Amino acid sequence: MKRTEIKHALQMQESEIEINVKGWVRTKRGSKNVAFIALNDGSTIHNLQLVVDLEKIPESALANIHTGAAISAIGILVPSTGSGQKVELNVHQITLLGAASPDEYPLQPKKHSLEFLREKAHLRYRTNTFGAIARLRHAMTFAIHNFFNERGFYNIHSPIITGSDAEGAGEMFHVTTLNLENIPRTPEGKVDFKQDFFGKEANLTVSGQLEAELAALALSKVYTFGPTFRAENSNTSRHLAEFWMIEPEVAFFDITDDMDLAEEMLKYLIDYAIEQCPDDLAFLSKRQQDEEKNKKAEERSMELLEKLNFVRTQPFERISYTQAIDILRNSNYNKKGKFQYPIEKWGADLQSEHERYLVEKHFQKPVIITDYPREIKAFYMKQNDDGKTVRAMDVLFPGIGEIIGGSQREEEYEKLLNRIKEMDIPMESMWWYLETRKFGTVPHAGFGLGFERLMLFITGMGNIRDVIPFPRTPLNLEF
RNA sequence: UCCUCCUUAGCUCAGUUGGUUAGAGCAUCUGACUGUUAAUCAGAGGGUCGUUGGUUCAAGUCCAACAGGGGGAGCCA
Repeated sequence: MKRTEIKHALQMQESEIEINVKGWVRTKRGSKNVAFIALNDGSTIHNLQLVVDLEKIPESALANIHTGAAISAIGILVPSTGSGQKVELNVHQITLLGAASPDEYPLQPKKHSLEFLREKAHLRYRTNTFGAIARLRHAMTFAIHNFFNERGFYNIHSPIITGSDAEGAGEMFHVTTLNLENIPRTPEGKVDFKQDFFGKEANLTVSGQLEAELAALALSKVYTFGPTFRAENSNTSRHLAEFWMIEPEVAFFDITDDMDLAEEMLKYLIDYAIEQCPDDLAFLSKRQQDEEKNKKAEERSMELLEKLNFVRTQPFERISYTQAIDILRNSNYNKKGKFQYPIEKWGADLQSEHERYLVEKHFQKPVIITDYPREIKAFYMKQNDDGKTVRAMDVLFPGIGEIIGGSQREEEYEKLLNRIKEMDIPMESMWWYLETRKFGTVPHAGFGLGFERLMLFITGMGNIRDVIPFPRTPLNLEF
């Protein structure tokens, strides 16, 4: 008999029909005459209640059915006589597919800490929280492709392995087939990469941006959506060594077009989550509200759906770095010395506490900061005429901080070349990037959206290790 | 990498100024229960108190190192 997914079973209008469901047992409750099994198959956060009449099915058939076991059940779908659900399955045949020893199966029908579940990452998909996150992660992936496809963007597969070591976004992981026990050396004593697989030094990419720019300068509107790798020793709830990034790149776009695109995309994605995943969001909202009860009143954040709706409907505030510095310098926080790093002079990078003040206290909505000092930004950003700033833009979100970083790119060959020299970036590996500025260069812009940071915002989770199935962080590679 | 906190039963935690045999709730097992909703009720089993070393008549409790984890900072997405 063909399997019916629980998501569909729960939505069926006709009653009194025979169906076969398969899934994993969440709880089993028994009394003398009847046993109840809550079954979940991942198709939805909701369980189907199986009702087992112990006069028809011997209790011995249920003996090895415990929390975590996989079963198949055939029965008649009927309106429920209990109050917790609309329909339930009157089971007349039940088969154990895979047992889960109650002595060893670590997940119990109770609340577990996220820290505990990180150590059981191979099983945590089976919890309501991680099931909901997995479904939302899929929905957001799909929505991103949808968003760009609807607007005529082409998806570009930028390479994972790169020969460029100057993408300017952080420390890189080496890729090599050299024998690490016996590394070949040049006469000068350096590693002889000529003997390596590619005949030169290779790394995992930190960004698909440079390749996306090449594509944009031919196809006009492109985006990448792939894994990126950073070997930074970052130990925070907002950083991963392996994370997914969305990087649109558009020819003939200036910085304002770029900001418009970023804002439209983020709002589209929030819309999509609210429309397509109401049950999972409702669960995560309730989860978050339970967590909030343990916090002090002033640390509590907005309810998840309220927060999503709020961000969806508010225009993002757009200010320049210079305006941001003025606001911060004149803020009561600064005057009362509440900042750990007081605002002193123009030119310093904004600290997390400053970004949080602007987003969460001053404007109380997402903020886009533009035109940062050139000294604190990457080499490829378009230089403004003032000689001090570049056309960069960062989108800051409440509770997350920087969710998007982008810029209009420097399209003038001489200016880009000078900047590369100023910043001591090795030019040999960048010749192909520079050539795009020699042949038919045009103004263009793009940005990078951290997919897991988006997931933090959408799910209301607090730690980035919980919105990716198998997080890669320093000293952590168990799964 | 820096600062800070934590590590006691399968899980979440309590454990007094260092002092007999280390506790609770949930989970598990056994029994009871005519339909439960993370069922309920009764009983049982379950611990080298993260590891190593030190102080002390005496260490879960004090000190040190190491390991693992949380929160914050930097780097950024």
